[in-house]
Amino acid sequence: MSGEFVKKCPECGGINLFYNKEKGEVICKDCGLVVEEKMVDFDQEWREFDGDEAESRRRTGAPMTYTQYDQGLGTEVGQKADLYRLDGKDKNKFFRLRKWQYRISTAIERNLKLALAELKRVSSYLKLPKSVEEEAARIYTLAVQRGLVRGRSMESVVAGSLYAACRRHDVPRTLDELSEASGIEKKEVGRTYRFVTRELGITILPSNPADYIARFASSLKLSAETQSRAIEILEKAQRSELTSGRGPTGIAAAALYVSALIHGEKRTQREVADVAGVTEVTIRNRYKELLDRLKLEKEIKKTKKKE
DNA sequence: AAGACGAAAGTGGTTGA
DNA sequence: TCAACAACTTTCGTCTT
Repeated sequence: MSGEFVKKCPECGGINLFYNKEKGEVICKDCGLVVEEKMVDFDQEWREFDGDEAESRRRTGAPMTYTQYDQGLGTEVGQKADLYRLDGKDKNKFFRLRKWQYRISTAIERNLKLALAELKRVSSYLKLPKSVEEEAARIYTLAVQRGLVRGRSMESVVAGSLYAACRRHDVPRTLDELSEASGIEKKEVGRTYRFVTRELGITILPSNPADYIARFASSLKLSAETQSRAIEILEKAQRSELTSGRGPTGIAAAALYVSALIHGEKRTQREVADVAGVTEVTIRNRYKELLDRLKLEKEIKKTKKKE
């Protein structure tokens, strides 16, 4: 596909590399390091949100990127030729408009320039693929144009945009991770995320617990078998309607916890809870539900006897 | 002593009147 | 706009390994 892949993980030397096409990243299954993330972007989608402004800001032609603060385009009110067609009164109006336009656009550009720098910082901290970064930049740009940043800190809107972009691309990061990377309070990230997506009419499907498994498993250093077993458990749980309405991270964590028990790779509830960003109590609740419905007790006992 | 378990009270968000 | 509600968290005491 795109050039040669790295064969060994530079971090731990493991050869257990996993290429995830949709997410555009290569992950080391042993240590969880994202080895390669600058891959070709697949299925990038371009939706039009700004129906009102579609005329004035038609964006066709050369490829554009939203990670550059003015997208290489500027807006100016009028041109010199227009001036001569106006009488005195209209001329004043014209100058006022132009002055405003100038102020507004430079303000927006200044803001964008700063914000996108911040966005890149957070994004690289979280090792997010380029496609997500682009998406986040696009969302942020729209948010600024709609004046959604007013009354909110720039950083929190950046974090919210990034979170939304992650969700849309099924490359989930928890609110906690976003919070840690951006230095914004978790609540605030969630709030602006909801606000921005609502105002921009972006719909986001509830995230799938299975998307979290790989990342959680690798930071817990669990084997591939445990991982795939966890996913099996998840599927069963979904069929028995244990998943709806519950937080996906809690479910993923519990599935992983059970799976680790079955495979004799026991982790404490606290360890699992920490990487999943939920509490032990939540794990316990999910865990109990899983046991009740999915008759897994005997499998756990089986591995216990072996020891 | 550490981990697992569960009860009780608190938090922030959603829903429906 | 407000109250009821569900999911999740915090805290804490007890039991198990």
